[in-house]
Amino acid sequence: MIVKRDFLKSLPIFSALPDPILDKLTDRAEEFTYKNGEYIFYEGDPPDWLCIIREGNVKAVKYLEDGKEIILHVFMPGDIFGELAILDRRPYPASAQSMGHTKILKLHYTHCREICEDAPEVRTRLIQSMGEKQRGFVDRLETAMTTRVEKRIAHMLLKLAGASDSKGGTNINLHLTRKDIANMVGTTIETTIRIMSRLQKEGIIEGTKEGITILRPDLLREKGGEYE
Amino acid sequence: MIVKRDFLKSLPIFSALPDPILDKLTDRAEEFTYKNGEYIFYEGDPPDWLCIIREGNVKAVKYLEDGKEIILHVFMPGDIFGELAILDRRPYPASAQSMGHTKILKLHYTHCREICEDAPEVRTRLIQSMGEKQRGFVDRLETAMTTRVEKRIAHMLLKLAGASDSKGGTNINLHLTRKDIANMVGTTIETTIRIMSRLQKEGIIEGTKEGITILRPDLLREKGGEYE
DNA sequence: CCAGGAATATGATTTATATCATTGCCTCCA
DNA sequence: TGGAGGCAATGATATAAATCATATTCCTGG
Repeated sequence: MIVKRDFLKSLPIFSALPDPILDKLTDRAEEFTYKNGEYIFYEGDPPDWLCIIREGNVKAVKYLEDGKEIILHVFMPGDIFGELAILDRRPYPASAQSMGHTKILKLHYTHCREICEDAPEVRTRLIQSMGEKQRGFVDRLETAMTTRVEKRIAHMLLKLAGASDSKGGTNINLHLTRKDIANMVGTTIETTIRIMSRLQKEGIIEGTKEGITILRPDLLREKGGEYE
Repeated sequence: MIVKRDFLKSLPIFSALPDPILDKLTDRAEEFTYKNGEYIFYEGDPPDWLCIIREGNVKAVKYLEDGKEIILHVFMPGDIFGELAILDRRPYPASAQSMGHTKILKLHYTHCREICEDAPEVRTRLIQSMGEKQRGFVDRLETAMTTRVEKRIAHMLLKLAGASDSKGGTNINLHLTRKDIANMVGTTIETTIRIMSRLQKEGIIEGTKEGITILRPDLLREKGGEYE
C-alpha cells in the first residue's frame, strides 16, 4: 500500500497534495491489471473513471464502420487518461485498450470530484492535461494531413521517441507491431512494412526486441519534414 | 451598445449571467472587425484573448514548413475560440484567420478570469467548449485517416452542413473555395475540383452562390461511410 | 469599366500506395 | 509435438491521386 501512495505522489498532478488528502486518494484509487488487448473502457461508456497508468501502455482507439482501427494516441506509464470525460461529463470519445500487460489505477468520478474540491490545483492540472492532449491532436492532425506515408511515419516515430524516452528521445520502448504503426498513420500493413524495412536498410532506425531505436534522428527529421 | 449586450446574452455560455455581471462583460468585451484573410491571432501568440464570433467565419489554420496550409476547423457565428489557450495559459496552437468580413468580440484574459470568478459556470462552459473541440478533433482525425479522398470530402461536407445549418443540415452557408476544401481534407486543389464536379454531376451536391447545398445527403453518407 | 489575379476547369502523365497473393517464421498452447 | 494463428516479408498488379500544363471564367480593386 505504501508503494501505491508513493507512486501517486510521484505524479506531477498529485505531488503537491497535503498528506491527508494524498491518503484519501491512495485509499480511493483502485488498481486493476489488464492483459494484452483487454479494454479499460469502451467508446461511448459513461464517463465514470479517471485512469492513471502505473505500468505498461494503453492505446486510445476508434473503429470505423468497416472495422478499420484508428489509433489516436499511445499512453505511457505515468500518463493520465479519461480526464476529458471526467471534466465535461460526456461519454468517452474513444476506447482504451491495453497493450501488453498493464496496471491501471482508476479513480471514480465521485472521488475525483471530492479530491478536486479538497485540492483545486488537481482540477487545474486535469485541465492542463486535457489541453496538452488537445495540442497533441492538433499535431496529430498535421501528421495525418501529410500525403506521403514515409513522412507520416517519420513524424510519428520522432514524436513517439520524444514521449517515451527521457534520455535523448531516440528510443521507443514500446511493443508496436507494423499493424499498430499502420493504424497510427492511416496506411496499410504492407506499406508500413516496406517503409520500415527501407528505413532499417538505410540505417536510420533499428528494430530491437524492446522497441525501436532511432539511429539517425537527423535523417528521419529530414524525411519527416522539420518536426520541431 | 444594447445590441452587444443582447448578443452576449444570447450565447449559451453567458445566458445565465446575472445582470450586473453581464453589464461588466458587455463593457469589457471589445469588438473588432477583420477583412478577408486577416489574422485575429497567430500560432504561438501569447494566450491573451478569448474570442467570440459575432459575424462571419473564422478558420483555425496551421502551416507546414513547405507553406502548405492545413485548416483545422471553421468557426461559425456564435462560436467561441481561443479558450484552450485561456484555460491552460499556453500559446495558441494555431492561427485564426478571418474568412471574408468578420466581427469578433475579444475578451482579455484578465477580464475573462474576473468573469469566471464572479460566475463559475462560465468557467464550466469554457471547459465544455474545450471538450467539444477535442471531440471534434477526434472526429477530424477519423476523417483524415481515411484513404480515399472522396470519402474524406463527403465526411467533411456532412459535418460542415450539420454545424452550419440549423434546419436539416443540408446547407453549408460558407464561402469555401476548392482550395479551402483541399486544405481541410489534405489533398490538392485539382483533385478537390474533380471530385466536387463529379458530385455535382451526380446530382448529390449543388454549388449555390451562397455556399453548397447537399441535395442527396443519403448518397453522400454512403460515400462518406456511415457518418453517424 | 478595364486589368490582372484568383478561382475553376480539364487533360496528360507519373508515381505512390492500395490491393491481391504467397511464403516463411515464430510462439503459444492443446 | 505439431498445428494454428499472428506477424513480417516480398512480389505483381491495379488504381487513385499527385504533378505538370494550360485554358477559361470570375471577381475585385483601381
